[in-house]
Amino acid sequence: VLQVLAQSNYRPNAMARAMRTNRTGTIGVIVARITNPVYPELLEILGRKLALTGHRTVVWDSETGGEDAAIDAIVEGLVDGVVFTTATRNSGALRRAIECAAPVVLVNRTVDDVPCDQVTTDNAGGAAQIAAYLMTNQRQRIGLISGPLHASTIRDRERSFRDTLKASGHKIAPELYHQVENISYKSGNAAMLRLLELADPPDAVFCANDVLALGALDAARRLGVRVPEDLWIAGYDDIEMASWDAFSLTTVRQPFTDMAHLAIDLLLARIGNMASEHKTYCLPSDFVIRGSTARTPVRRQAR
Amino acid sequence: VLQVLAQSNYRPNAMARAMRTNRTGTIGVIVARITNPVYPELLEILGRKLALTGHRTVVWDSETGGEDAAIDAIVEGLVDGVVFTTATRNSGALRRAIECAAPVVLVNRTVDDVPCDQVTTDNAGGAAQIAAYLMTNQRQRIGLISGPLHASTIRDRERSFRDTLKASGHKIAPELYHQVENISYKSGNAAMLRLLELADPPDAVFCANDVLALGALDAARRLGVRVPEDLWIAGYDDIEMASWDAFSLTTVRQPFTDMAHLAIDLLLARIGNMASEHKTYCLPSDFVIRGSTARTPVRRQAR
DNA sequence: CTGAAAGCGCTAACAG
DNA sequence: CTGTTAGCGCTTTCAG
Repeated sequence: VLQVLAQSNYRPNAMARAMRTNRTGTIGVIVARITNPVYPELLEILGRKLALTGHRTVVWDSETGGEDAAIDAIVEGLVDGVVFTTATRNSGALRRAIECAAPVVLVNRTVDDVPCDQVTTDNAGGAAQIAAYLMTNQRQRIGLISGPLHASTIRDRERSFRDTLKASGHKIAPELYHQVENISYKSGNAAMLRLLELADPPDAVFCANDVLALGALDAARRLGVRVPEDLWIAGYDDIEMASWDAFSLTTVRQPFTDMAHLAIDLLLARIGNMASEHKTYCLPSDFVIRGSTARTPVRRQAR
Repeated sequence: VLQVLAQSNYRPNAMARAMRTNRTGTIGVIVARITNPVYPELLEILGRKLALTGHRTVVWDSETGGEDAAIDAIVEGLVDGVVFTTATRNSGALRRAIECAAPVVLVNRTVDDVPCDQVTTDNAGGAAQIAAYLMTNQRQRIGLISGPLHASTIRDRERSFRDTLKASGHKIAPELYHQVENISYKSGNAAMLRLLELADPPDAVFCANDVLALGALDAARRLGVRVPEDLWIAGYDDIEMASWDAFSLTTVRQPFTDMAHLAIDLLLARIGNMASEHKTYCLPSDFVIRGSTARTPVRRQAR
């Protein structure tokens, strides 16, 4: 009997097993692929970690209704848990997931008062460091290219950046503030083109994330504005391209690997034990100075 | 009874249904995420198309054993079919999939003599067009940065590029040929740095794909070699970054949307009818001239 | 045309 | 410790 079994390349049917055990071995991940290279990077690390722990990864795109599909999948018992990387306060799907007591973890973006595990980084601290760095180096007209405030990351960075400037008596002139609707190279590019058309253009611009900053850098390049001689540009995230010579972008590095690993650990623990307390983790980030700002030493901010 | 059913937010268990119907509504996609921005782009289009046709997408990374995991999933009945974007001749998983009569489609890379549907583009034609363009414009020392030849895309481009040069009495000097092991910005960068260190450096380099070309462009930038005045660079794929001002890369556009849609249509048809004949489709591609080569009009090659 | 029953392939519990 | 059986939640079939 065993011989025949070994010969015929038999494999147990995973569906039937899943039905008995109420465990599919599949984890869902919700990303927003188009907007931001952060998501492919994060997805890759999450996927690798999940593969390593013996899980399959199913992916949904939050910009094409993926959140609802993910929750359907959880309710229908197709996935054991879901990782949100793009959660927002007004996400109905997230609310439903919590109601259903589905194992859920939020990583990157967080949402206040939602009872689930959350992993983020010190966005406020990073933005404060950039603000302090620009002021220390005598930047006079500081601009800000921000994005949709339903994203906690963008919101925290903008708020902290403004607060830190204000605390030292600086402020952002209204005409030096742009809030783009969609985070993309294109919108960063368009926003910077408008800033540089001003009679009195900025001498430093903080972009709420790297992909905006790359677009902004290319806008300066197109108009012949020299970076960093005439204009400093800083971003946030430290995506791979930020370190490329074409950009050499000053930015704040988010520890994506640590974030992803922690998130998966939390989710798997949650699946094992739904009762345990919910916690929000805030990981530290690193300020990275490159050629898009003058290579001046930074005074590390005590926080 | 119906009232209670409507009130309680009941959802049928998908596992049980899947078990009865032998249809999970899930399709697997195998990509190689780290190496090349082509894969996130392709994955996004595939995922969107699958979502539109009511399917879930599970993702595997071929560089971390994803091919085997995908075939396991198919044998265990967890997915209805699999899309390979990174198939190679020596892939045991692909062979096993064919043995098991699993619904499989190959897109981007193809493999000869494997009985399954395949979707590719005219890589030979695109590379020939670039070769002709470089020769027409009096490039004298033409270099080539190529990659692993187990990828049909790279192999076809290299072969056709060489053949087209040879047909006009040109050839690639041995010192102007580099074959990188892994396709990445970094390896393109390193290869170009070595080419530019030569006593007699190239005046044009064709990179077997865009991400290599971006690295190559940055190598020229770092060494102060002017593009296109001193050096022409061309890539292949037309990934999003190729059109950014920072690069403005001359390249050949692959119709990723058409490729992905066709691949999914073929796979779903295959799942419906395993018996139908296998076919290989070759879609046309577009030559795109940008600032990394002089903006000279091209004579369209008749093929 | 409606309602009960059989069974998909597996695992967990239980009896021998 | 091994072998048998019940049943997971659905769909399909068959009888009423």
